[in-house]
Amino acid sequence: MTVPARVTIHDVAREAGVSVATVSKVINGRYGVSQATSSRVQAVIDTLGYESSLVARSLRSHRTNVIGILVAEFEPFSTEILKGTSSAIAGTGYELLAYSGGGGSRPGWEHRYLSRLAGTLIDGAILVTPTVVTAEISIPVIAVDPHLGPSGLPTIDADNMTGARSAVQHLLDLGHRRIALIGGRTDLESARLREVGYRAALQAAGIEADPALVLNGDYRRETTMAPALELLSLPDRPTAVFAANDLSALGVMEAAKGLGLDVPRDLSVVGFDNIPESALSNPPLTTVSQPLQQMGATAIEMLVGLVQGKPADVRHVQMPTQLVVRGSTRRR
Amino acid sequence: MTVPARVTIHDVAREAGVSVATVSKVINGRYGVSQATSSRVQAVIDTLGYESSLVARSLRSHRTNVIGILVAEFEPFSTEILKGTSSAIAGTGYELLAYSGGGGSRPGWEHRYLSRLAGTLIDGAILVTPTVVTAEISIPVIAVDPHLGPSGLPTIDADNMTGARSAVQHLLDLGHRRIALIGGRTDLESARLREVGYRAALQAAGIEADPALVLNGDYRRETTMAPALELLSLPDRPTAVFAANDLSALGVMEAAKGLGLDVPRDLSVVGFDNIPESALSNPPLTTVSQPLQQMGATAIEMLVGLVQGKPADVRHVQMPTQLVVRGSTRRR
DNA sequence: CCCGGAGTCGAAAACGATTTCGAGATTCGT
DNA sequence: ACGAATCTCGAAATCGTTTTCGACTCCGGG
Repeated sequence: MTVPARVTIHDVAREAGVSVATVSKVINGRYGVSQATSSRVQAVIDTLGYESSLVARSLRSHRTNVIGILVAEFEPFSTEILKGTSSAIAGTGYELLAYSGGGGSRPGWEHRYLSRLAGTLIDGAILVTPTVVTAEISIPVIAVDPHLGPSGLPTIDADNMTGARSAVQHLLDLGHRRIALIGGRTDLESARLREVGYRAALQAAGIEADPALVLNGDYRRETTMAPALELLSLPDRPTAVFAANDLSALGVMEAAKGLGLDVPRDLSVVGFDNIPESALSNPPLTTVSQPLQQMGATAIEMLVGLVQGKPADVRHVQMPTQLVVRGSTRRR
Repeated sequence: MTVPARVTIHDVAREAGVSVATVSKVINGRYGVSQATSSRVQAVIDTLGYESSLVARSLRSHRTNVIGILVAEFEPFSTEILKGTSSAIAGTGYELLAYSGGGGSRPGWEHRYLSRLAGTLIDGAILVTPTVVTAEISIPVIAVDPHLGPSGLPTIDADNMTGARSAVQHLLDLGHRRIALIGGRTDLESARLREVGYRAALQAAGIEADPALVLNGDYRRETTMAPALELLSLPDRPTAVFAANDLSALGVMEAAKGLGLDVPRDLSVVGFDNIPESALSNPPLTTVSQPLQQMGATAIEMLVGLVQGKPADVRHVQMPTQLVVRGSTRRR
């Protein structure tokens, strides 16, 4: 398999009988090249099928018109964000490069990757990954659904507290009193806030949260199964479960099914995120909707602004959440 | 917001009192630098937090240990492939960069992007996008679920023909005779083969395909709704539908629900792909499973081999498909 | 004492583009 | 017709790395 040599700007220059500088100007529409030569060069570019190397250009000009998005894993949540960014990027003149650390990445890969790309390959980055980025980065970075604690980065998230509260309130309104919580990743701000919302709703209703009903989770479906089975096998099992995200809610439903429990007759389940899968489950999942795609789109807008040097008008965008009542909850 | 300058190899060299050449050797573990200087340089690297620029390295050495994956859009199908690649890449020493053309991209973006990256940023590429790549590319490229017609690229796909045939056979076994087809994107090889399988199954059963029951689709959910509504409003409507992929099958189910038809009582539906959503639909979708993640993983394996110069032992990998019977089909 | 090999290191040339700036060529005003 | 302003173009520097190759030091053997 012969590897045809890459056609460079030099090839074009030689073929067109001009200097590389001139070719560069033609490509970038710079002033100072006559109409005649311009079209001649353009013709050579077309016939040779020349495309300028992103890498070489980037190295020299430090502007690539590419923005990067780092996700921990390709699960439904980040995929929705991805979709939002992917469609919002159109028409901005920027392109999108996604990087996933994959499952078994060493911690800190985000930061390492950011360092290697920042200023040379990407003009800005969006982090959809639970990480703490401590050191200084030379390009604008925006975090979506950020890590716990101050990161110093502009962030975008949903109103997790209010959302969680409304979810639990919904269960209370349906007459439930023993409401369990399947928590999220403890290192994420969103998980903390959803637990706060859970407790706030209970407290407002004058109910004391039963520690036996509060479990830790990690936002994943598989790992939720075991604790959920345990929870639902309790002698005095809860009549409703608020899961910190849809994936764990689906895990709870699966566990319930495994125990012969009917949702929603024997158990009401509420999730969080409103990923596409939640509308399709059986029964369809009652959940709290976050405008995920819109969050991705907003991230792009903010980032493009920052990259273009506009001052950040806001450092934190919080999107509204909304309870979506479907079939997994019922009056007790 | 001050932008701290990127720390380059020169900074490290100056700080350590050596030349940039020496620093480079230390980083890449080249022979010819004493233990003493090596550790001194390493110390400086650590304190300065230096990370070598992927771009500059790539420009010079033409080897980046990064492979690219191009997807047309982030929908469930490509996301599953993505997951497979993302986990298979771990431990290979390579990293993964995903690029999406986004919704409104001009045709041909894949090829343009490939040209811009090939040989400078990525060592190889995986195409999960319905495109015809005609021109020569200087790096190994593998196509997953490829475009119709000879592309000359090594490809990976599933046994679409057999899969489709078994899906329709399943419907026949259940006593269905009027079986409709919602086709896939007409420019995809997989869509063509699934239609071939559909016709083969009917023919083997001695049934003539009714042209009124064969519709074109494009593998998307929203755009399937309208033709599906029309199809199901036919005076002599089909008792079963084979949709060329799960997304369109879900669209059919939605259309049926809109018309007050019960699946599977009034209509049996079979899909293709076995995306995660299909197991969660209501009723859960009977479908033909492709090992999507495994296809992604295989693509990585093959590509890594090619990138490392091993001769391609096979130019076409075909994965088996399997019928997954769930709740959306029933005896007539 | 001299010479050659081994072991370290650095100067400089790439890689493929962009950008600055000066040199010719052309046009223009008077 | 002549100097000045304007156009058009190319030589060369530059971005941050890798890699080649020559220079230098330090040994031990003859």
